[in-house]
Amino acid sequence: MSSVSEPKSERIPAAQRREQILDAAAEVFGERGYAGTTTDQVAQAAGISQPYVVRMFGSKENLFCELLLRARERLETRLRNALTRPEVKALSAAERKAFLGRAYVDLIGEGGIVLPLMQGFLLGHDPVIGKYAREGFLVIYRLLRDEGGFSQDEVRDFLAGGMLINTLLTLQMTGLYDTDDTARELLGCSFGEKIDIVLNAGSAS
Amino acid sequence: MSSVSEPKSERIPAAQRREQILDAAAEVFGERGYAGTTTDQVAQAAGISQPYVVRMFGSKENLFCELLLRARERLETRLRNALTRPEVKALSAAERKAFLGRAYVDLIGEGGIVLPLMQGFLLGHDPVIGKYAREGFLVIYRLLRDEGGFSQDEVRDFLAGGMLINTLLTLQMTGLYDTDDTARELLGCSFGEKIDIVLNAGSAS
DNA sequence: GAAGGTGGTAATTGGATGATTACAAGATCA
DNA sequence: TGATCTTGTAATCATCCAATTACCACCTTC
Repeated sequence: MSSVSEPKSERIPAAQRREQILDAAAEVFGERGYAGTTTDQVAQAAGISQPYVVRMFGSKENLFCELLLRARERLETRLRNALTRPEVKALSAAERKAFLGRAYVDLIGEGGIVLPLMQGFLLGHDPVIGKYAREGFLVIYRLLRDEGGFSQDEVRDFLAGGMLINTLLTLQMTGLYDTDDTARELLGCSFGEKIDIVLNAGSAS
Repeated sequence: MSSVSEPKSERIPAAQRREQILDAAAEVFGERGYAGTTTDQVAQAAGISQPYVVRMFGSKENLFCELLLRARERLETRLRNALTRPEVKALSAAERKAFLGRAYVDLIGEGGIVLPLMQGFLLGHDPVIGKYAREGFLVIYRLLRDEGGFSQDEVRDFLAGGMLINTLLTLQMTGLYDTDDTARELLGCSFGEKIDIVLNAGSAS
């Protein structure tokens, strides 16, 4: 019951296979990080052979960069879509922030976007990926500030909440929800009413 | 001008050498992450040979766990010290939060504590380190809630701000402060008046 | 002054891993 | 039908890396 299609290796158009690989890469990189993931793990998750992954993307580094790009674009369009809804524009800044937060958790529930981004944020030291990741972060910041009608501090607070959420996810704190009172309390006040989305996402994969 | 003592390999008591290795490990692991760091890089940063690092700590994994433990303890005592100062107890919750935030940035300036912790937070998938990291996170949460006199939401907001700061550091966003307007704005409103501490820390190492 | 404990390294090893090469099976089209 | 392009794999390579082994140099203490 993996979210990354069948393990059967049929003959499939390259463009489609490419998306499969990116989906698989999002899952594995998102969980284990860039350095902690092997191209073979990605290949197995995608149901194909390791050399095909490398040949399709040229290198592991390039695969990760394309993954980051795709994830950032999806986050971008999702935030932009949420901000341009007519009923949202009428809300106060605080209400818009809360609305965006719920949209963000929804996006997390779909998987494959937020965790790879977060893993990229830890690679500032890498000359290639670091540059990519910094640029992506700043793109999101500017999007919220300029198209969201938020002040600097409001954007900062929104991003801060997002980083806490990301951290709790990469920590896999959700796995303690049923057994640890403190974890349940922290998760509850971090994810709010949308807590079920992230709990189910953990058990589904 | 490294912060990790001389590269000369003299004969030094094991306990002292151990601290040197932990200091070096904090720097390298903090920058490159767990999987992205080799024991040889730690050894070179500490000015000794790779086998000595492994023999002193048994394994790379155990070295990282001890590093996490030390970092968490230092953060814990620092927060506790800040909270128990008599003039702090008289402040409002919002003022105490701001005060703690400044203490946190001061701690960052000293190096070797916050970045390794953050790297640990990305290792939730690891059966050994993940457990360590989750426990450490919850210890800090309870400390703030119970000894800091904060509500759940206040602790959440404080942690969120901390995670944003950590992310900006691991992204090495500070390197763009002089050349990128957006980065300068974001860093300015995230670190506040203490921005110089983190900018200097970046150029000193 | 040897005997043992402590602090250290050189050399090596076994496994993992990203990448390359060579090849094969199916599709497309003349 | 056969030439060629596309989709894919098996086998292999070169490198890296954590860990082990075997050793050396100092210090203490009897």
